[in-house]
Amino acid sequence: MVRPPACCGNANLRRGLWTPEEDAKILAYVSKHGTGNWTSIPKKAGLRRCGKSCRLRWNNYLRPDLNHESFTQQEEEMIVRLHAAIGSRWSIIAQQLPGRTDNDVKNHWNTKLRKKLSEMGIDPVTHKPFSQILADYGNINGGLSRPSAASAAATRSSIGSLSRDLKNVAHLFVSNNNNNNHPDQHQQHNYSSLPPQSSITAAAHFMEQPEEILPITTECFVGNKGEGGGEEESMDLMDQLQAIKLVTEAAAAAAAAGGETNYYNDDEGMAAVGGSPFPSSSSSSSTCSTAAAAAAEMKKSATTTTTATTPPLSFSWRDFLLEDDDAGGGAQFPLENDGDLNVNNGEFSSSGEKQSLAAAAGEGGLSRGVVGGSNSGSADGSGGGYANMSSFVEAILNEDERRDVFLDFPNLLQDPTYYH
DNA sequence: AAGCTAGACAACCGCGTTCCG
DNA sequence: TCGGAACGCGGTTGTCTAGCT
Repeated sequence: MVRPPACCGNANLRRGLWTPEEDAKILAYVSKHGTGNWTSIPKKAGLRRCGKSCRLRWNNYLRPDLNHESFTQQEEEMIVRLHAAIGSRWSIIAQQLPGRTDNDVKNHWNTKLRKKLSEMGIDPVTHKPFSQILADYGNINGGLSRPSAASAAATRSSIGSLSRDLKNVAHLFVSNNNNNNHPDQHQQHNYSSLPPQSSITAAAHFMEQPEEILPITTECFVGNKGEGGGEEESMDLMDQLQAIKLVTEAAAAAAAAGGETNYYNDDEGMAAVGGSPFPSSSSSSSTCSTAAAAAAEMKKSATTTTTATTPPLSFSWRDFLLEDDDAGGGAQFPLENDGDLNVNNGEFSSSGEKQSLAAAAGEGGLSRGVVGGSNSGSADGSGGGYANMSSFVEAILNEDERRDVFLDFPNLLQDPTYYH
């Protein structure tokens, strides 16, 4: 019998939403001692919370590098594409979105993106058009092709998802069920190209242009696994990891050749992202690029500039795969080595807006998401009350600690073992 | 104005993995 | 090598708020 963690089942421990006072305590403690043993932190910080709850609060909300702004279109596109490529690996997806947590991404997916895809006629599980799923299901039932266990499982999943989402677009299939074997169905679909969706407009759009709503599949990583048969198999985990590894190696080679990769591309939306990372002109099925091409494209995108609305943070597939959250004694911040630890589009970089931790805590400046605080974003529109947190960041990471982090990180990058 | 509902998101739960003695 | 503790992750639930009736 497994004994529950010490924090569980203790009636003396608080649960539920955090108060500003609790936030202040944990902030004060972490700013002084850093994150270490979360089990011991609540006791040392004077909190009646379990360590797990403290860690969650810190990681999901209090961390000063978090971006509490609304998701941008680029971020949404990235989430969709990465989800299409690797599924619900929220932590990995979140790593590609500076300032976002896995919880953020997951919530945003569940509340908005999944529905949006459904309204667009796309199954959010498989990222295939509903019509294609129905066709696949029909093929299976008709014995036209004997599905593998994997594809059968995928189909079951699709059907399950379909049953949930079909109501949004049920009227699509009355006349569209035979219109799914489009020869060019691997054409890259630009999700963002669709107009703001209501289910009706989405349905109309889909019916008019069914070929435009196309899956972004993992085949872009490893080739055309389901090519030819209209029977795209879902990749198992090992396939996905292998695919990611291939891209990683290629990206590392590109990085070694010079240049840092930035995954925001001004002209082409997201460029260097898994799934369908490339401009539509080169992303038909047959051109779902090789890892080498991916690396080349990443390198190309690295030369582009970022827009004013996108975080100026660099990206590489090494980060994607190798980043270690615990690097540097709990210093879990983007490694902007400008000495000011600027993050989130400069949100924390304004030295003129420095605000002491004590002030922030005492004045309820960290009230978003806690009892009594607003739950709808920042009061001043500058980042949920975190625009002045540079002093807090600096308090956590003094100069020496930051230097240590930066020195440590390359070692982490050289350890190509972190796959989750 | 009150009640209801849906959306958003914070927090919890359980399980698998990693770390460490 | 093993066992327990700690951590990380994904799924799920709970709570608050805004909008609608």
